[in-house]
Amino acid sequence: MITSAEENYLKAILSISLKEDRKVSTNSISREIGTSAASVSDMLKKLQDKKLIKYEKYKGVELSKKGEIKAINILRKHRLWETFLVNNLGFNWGEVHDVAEQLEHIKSSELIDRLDSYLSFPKYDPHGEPIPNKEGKIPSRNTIPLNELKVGIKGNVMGVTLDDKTFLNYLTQLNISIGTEIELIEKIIFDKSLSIKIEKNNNHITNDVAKHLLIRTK
Amino acid sequence: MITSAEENYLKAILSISLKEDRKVSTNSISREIGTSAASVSDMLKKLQDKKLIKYEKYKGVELSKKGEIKAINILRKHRLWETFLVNNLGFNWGEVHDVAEQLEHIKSSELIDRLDSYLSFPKYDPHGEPIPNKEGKIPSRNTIPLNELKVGIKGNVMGVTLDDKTFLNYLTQLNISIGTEIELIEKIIFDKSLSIKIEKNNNHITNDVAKHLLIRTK
DNA sequence: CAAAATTTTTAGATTAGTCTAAACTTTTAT
DNA sequence: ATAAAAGTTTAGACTAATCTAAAAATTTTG
Repeated sequence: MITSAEENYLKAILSISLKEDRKVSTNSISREIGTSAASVSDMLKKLQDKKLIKYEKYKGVELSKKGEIKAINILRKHRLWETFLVNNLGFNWGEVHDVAEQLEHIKSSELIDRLDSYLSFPKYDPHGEPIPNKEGKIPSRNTIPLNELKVGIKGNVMGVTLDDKTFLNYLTQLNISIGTEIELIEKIIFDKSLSIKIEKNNNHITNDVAKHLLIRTK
Repeated sequence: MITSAEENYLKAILSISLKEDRKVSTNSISREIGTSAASVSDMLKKLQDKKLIKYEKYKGVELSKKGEIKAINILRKHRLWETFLVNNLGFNWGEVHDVAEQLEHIKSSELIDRLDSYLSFPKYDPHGEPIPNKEGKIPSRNTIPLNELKVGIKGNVMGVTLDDKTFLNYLTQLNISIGTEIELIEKIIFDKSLSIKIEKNNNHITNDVAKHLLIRTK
């Protein structure tokens, strides 16, 4: 049996691997989860004993096939629950993360498959993130981060890659949600910030914000 | 912060108090939860330190006001989740207990109130058990156990007082569910078993089954 | 009412997950 | 290319929840 703590480590490793292309470091996991590097080291040993990761001391870690299946399943649960919380219970998109973090550890594959069906097999969660299907396949999105868009080009927000309350509230304040059309007006070289146009209003955002906005152009 | 284990003890104490009228014993808790009496003793000390129970060594235990509020809230969560699982996700009534046991520990009062509203503030769960409202008030039922019904009298099943898979499956087999009309034909003195009539069919059940069926007469 | 039976508590261990501090590797930079 | 910095692991300790075995208290019974 796998514990919630172990699940959190697998999820963290998956989520870091999806962002970076090298082996996952102890420190990055410790940052992601908010535990000490020492605790991460301990846990990595345990996960390796259970054959959930491939790990060599001081060399970083990657998920084994078995670990990847588990991790994707947790992601699936997290995103299905977030979808339920927003679409059915009326939470707004910045409020659901903490509750979904708890719900994702509920053990019952029947539950999650029935939930999936109840929600009509959604492909994307309320943040636009793809929801892995029952077989673990993750739908692709065909998007680029806003900061990689070319000047003068328009596109629509398909998703965000940061599930943080203050970030999402800021987006709401900027009038940005899933589907919003954004045009990139200017890139400031000095600080990489961007001038953008949203529904005829000009605005200015930092690179930190832009890189978490996924855009699909026409 | 209260842990899931602590919540389980509070729930067990509440559930035993509702059945019996004396102080709750260590052994009865150990039976209810399935841990050793030694573990119960340890936990009682901890719950007392947190002022959740009134406990005197060797004398049994009862919930404090604070503990009762917590316990009733867990019951509320459990029964609301069971309602959701059956009414919305299509589980049958014998399948939901284990999943609800996990869901009841999710921490978020907003979640449970929104769920309550989503389900249209149900008064009874799929087993006919009353669901405490947000203020902790438990609706009354006006029912008696089938084994206390008078011979020759008819009534309707309003609920069951045992959330056990094999029991519920047996009821399904007998064609008994919430609402079913039952007439008591004969009480066998020897073994307290009962002859009953369900929708024109005669049947025979033991006292052990009858005492967990709550009946409302007209 | 005292001995036996039952119930409850204490003592001492164990496991999972965490921490800090210290030791050890690897990487970076002069 | 080696010393400093950064990153990682080990050692040792702590908490929560559990266990078994033994001791203590209470209740039952002859």
